[in-house]
Amino acid sequence: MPAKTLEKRLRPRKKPRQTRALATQARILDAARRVFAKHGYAAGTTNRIADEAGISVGSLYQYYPNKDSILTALVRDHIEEGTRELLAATSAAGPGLEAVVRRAVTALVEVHAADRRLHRVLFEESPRAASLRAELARLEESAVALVAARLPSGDELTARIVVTTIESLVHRLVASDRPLDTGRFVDETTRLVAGYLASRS
Amino acid sequence: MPAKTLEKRLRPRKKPRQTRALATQARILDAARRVFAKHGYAAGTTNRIADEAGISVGSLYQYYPNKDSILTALVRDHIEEGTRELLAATSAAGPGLEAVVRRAVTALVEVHAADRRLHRVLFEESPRAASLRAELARLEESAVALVAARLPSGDELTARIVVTTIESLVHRLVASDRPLDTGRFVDETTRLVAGYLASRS
Amino acid sequence: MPAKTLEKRLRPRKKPRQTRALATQARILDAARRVFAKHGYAAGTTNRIADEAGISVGSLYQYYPNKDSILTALVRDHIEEGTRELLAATSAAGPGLEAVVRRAVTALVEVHAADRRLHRVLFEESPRAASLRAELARLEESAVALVAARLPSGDELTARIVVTTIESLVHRLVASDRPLDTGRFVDETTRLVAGYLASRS
Amino acid sequence: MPAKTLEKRLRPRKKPRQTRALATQARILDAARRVFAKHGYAAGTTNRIADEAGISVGSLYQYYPNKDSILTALVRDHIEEGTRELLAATSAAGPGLEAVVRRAVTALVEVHAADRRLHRVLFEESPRAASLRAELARLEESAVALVAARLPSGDELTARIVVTTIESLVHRLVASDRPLDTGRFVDETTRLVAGYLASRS
DNA sequence: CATGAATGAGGGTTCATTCAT
DNA sequence: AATGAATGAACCCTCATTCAT
Repeated sequence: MPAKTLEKRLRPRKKPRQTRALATQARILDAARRVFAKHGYAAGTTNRIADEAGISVGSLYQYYPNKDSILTALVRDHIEEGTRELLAATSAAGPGLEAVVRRAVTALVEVHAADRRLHRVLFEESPRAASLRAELARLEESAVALVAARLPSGDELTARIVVTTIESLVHRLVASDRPLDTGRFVDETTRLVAGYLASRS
Repeated sequence: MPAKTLEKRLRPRKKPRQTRALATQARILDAARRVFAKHGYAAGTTNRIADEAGISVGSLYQYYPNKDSILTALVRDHIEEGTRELLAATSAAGPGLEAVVRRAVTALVEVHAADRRLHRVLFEESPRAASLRAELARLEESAVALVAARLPSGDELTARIVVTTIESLVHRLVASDRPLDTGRFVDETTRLVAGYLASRS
Repeated sequence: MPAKTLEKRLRPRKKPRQTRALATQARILDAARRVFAKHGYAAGTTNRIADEAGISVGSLYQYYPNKDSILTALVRDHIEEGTRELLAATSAAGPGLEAVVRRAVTALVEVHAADRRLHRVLFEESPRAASLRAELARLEESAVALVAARLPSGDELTARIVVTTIESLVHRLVASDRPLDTGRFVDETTRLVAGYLASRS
Repeated sequence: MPAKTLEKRLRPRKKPRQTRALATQARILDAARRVFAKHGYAAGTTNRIADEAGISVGSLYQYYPNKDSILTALVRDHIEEGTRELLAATSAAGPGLEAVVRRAVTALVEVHAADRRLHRVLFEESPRAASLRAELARLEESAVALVAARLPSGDELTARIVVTTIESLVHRLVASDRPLDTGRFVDETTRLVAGYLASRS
């Protein structure tokens, strides 16, 4: 199976021309979110998703060539939203290092808090295609670069630690069944990271 | 699953007293480790495990009532090993806070580095039974208590942050496809945690 | 899909060790014969075949990795039988050219008459794998060589014409919905071929 | 298919009187030829045919009530062309028997050589409706009658043998993956048939 | 106790056909 | 008339689990 094929297999099938079709595509994704969140990846069958979307399986397959492509679309959406929020939060001017960290953590927490169970399915429970993993890796790299640019030392390794730490903790918060209180979580994470950064400059 | 209780379903079928049976059980677990690591959870079929163990499926089901019970046994083993190593590392007396943290992190990293792919399957890829999640939660609680006992303030929340952080980062290190350098990872994690702890006392 | 894979895909799955398994394998093939003959290839579903064999689909797939492999096994059986009968018929010593031709045609007709509908499915209605086509081509070549060896001229082309003609007519006879009378068919085919051969020597 | 009669199902839906409609019908048939030749019957989906024809599926079904009716139309076209060519070839006055046979064979070969793959699909790969088979049988009968009328003996059986032989060989030539050389094929077939006919008069 | 053949519900996916726009 | 989105029965196949030997 050449790379091109894989690409094809993960991309939505058609650019709909009628507005109805567009709505259907959105409904499928919404339904998939709910179904995956409720049943997990394996038990989140395409038939169930179609049911939940109020359409037939056939229609589902008009828009997504297979089950994995639905998952991929969901992950892409999540990434896009995360990036958007993160940029908004950090670009909002503000002098102090700590303030920036706090805003970043808060933004990420909010994005992830939206649906914890879904997040778990997307990032932990499902077999991830290589192309998708690459995409995620790319995203992380740009985050590292962004942070490094803001550091006096410009040290990439320090930046990577920070990014990884925040990401880890946020994901852990989300993954946890009995989550810590969110406000406290933001406080402590901020202290953790800001302290570390201060010690490195 | 109507009649059988969950308890029953997750516990090995019989407590074998004969050594041969015990050896078989161990071989099954070893085989499962290899198969899951190689094929993932979904494709790690019970037939494959039996094959790998050099026994028949029927025999496999003599020792484990279902697939999940094998997974559970694997997780239990992992937990036990982790606890053991952690205790050994931290009880090895030593005055400095930082030294203790470093030893703890190192121990955890070693336990997890053993087989990343398997770890991923156990903790991310497979549907975890509720009872198992509870067990893991209990473990975390005792870790928190242990740490809190060592803190001057005795603050449980601080302890929880520390435990969560270390756990998160270690799991993240393992999960990552392009992992950070281990030595550096330990250094930075230690600095992060030790710094945080110092600021809290 | 490399060649090895294809090979794998067309070969029966396991050499059964218990006699029961052997019987099952035979029953599957018998059932497939009946089902294909009755419903054609497309409508001859694996579930139907399993039903007809009195087993479950799962069992069917223990012995044949996919639908096509069943078809291939059927074709192989047919080829083997044909070759056997043909050799028996022609090796039965006899001086006259015509007698040999007659016996060959008769043998082939008998082999094919067994089940016309099935023959159609095997050779006309179903997508034939490349490996199987090659096998058939090989068989034809050896038939051509055999005939050529018996010709005074030894002309390969004449031999090929003869083989093709007989094969064509027999298949046509079988394929026909309103078949010619078999005895007459043998007579005329013999005259046709024998005459042609006589004119070529 | 309860209510609709078979007749209805196989006849084009409407006799279009407008030229545009007629052109559309022709385009559908052309597209079907290409698609079937390329993908075979099963994979030659109606959607693909519509695409290839540059129209929508809906429109396709305006002209042909179902997939089979397209196939039938294709076969009818093929038959008509064959009959036309055959008549032209044999009516072209000429005294010798052999010359007539040769022209007939040549004509048939040419008709069939046009598109071997398509021919295979039409006559071997697709489930043929009963009505179509009847039509083909009728055609053969008239061919037999035609030949018989030219025979001194007028023997119908001889005529049938001739027709069957030529038809068989031509179809065989077409079906073959490694076809004989066409010129040689015509020569030998002519000799075969002419010799046979000569021996019968 | 061991074996491995048998089971069958259920999954992802296709495609001829219909119907709202 | 044309469009193309929607339908859903049916297909091939997998795999956890059972049970006769």
